[in-house]
Amino acid sequence: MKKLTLSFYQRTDVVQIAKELLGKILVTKWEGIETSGRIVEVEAYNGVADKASHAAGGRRTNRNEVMYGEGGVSYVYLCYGIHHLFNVVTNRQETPHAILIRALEPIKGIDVMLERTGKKKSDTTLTKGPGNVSKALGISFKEHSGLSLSSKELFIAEDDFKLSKKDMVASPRIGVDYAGEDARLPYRFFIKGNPFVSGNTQVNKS
DNA sequence: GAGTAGATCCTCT
DNA sequence: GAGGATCTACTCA
Repeated sequence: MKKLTLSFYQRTDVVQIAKELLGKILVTKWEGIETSGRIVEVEAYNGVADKASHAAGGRRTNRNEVMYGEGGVSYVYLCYGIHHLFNVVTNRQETPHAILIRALEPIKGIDVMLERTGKKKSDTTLTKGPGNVSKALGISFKEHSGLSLSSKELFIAEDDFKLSKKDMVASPRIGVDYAGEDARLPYRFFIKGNPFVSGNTQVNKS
């Protein structure tokens, strides 16, 4: 298993990076407790040009400041007062691209995730949806926003897993209806048939 | 099984 | 003072 380097995130094509993140492994290791999962669903947020992004039209606030920094940093923020959403910042300084991690397939530390989420047994809801991903991995917007993905506590790695093109599906993003026509952009990518993918857009029919 | 309302709190206007 | 890149439970069919 090999940790991705910062140059991976600092490329200019956020959509391309989003696609490549599918099948990679997201790892957190807070206080020596490791939890990890394979990324099965992501969404790209294309900076100032993207109305669905927090940086739409060049908006810049304390909250989204980290998006304007170097790629390879986490951007975590609180939504609806309850859910912590975990993003990866990409591109170089002053270009606020980000990729939202929407779903994982748990690999390590499943019992820890169960404890964090208050669940009794492992099922597909454990890491399905961005709110649950952060919860299961113990990510909170106050402590972990702006943390570098080259740190020992939080990083993304790759193993031998290869995703074939036909198992990758693009679709419009979820929950961004307010963004007008940008809401229809096919910036969401997920692994076909994976039970941890959120939403009802599964294409598996009997 | 599908649709809808409620939870809950930080950030920006 | 309003609203948000969501999730869950509960109602109704």
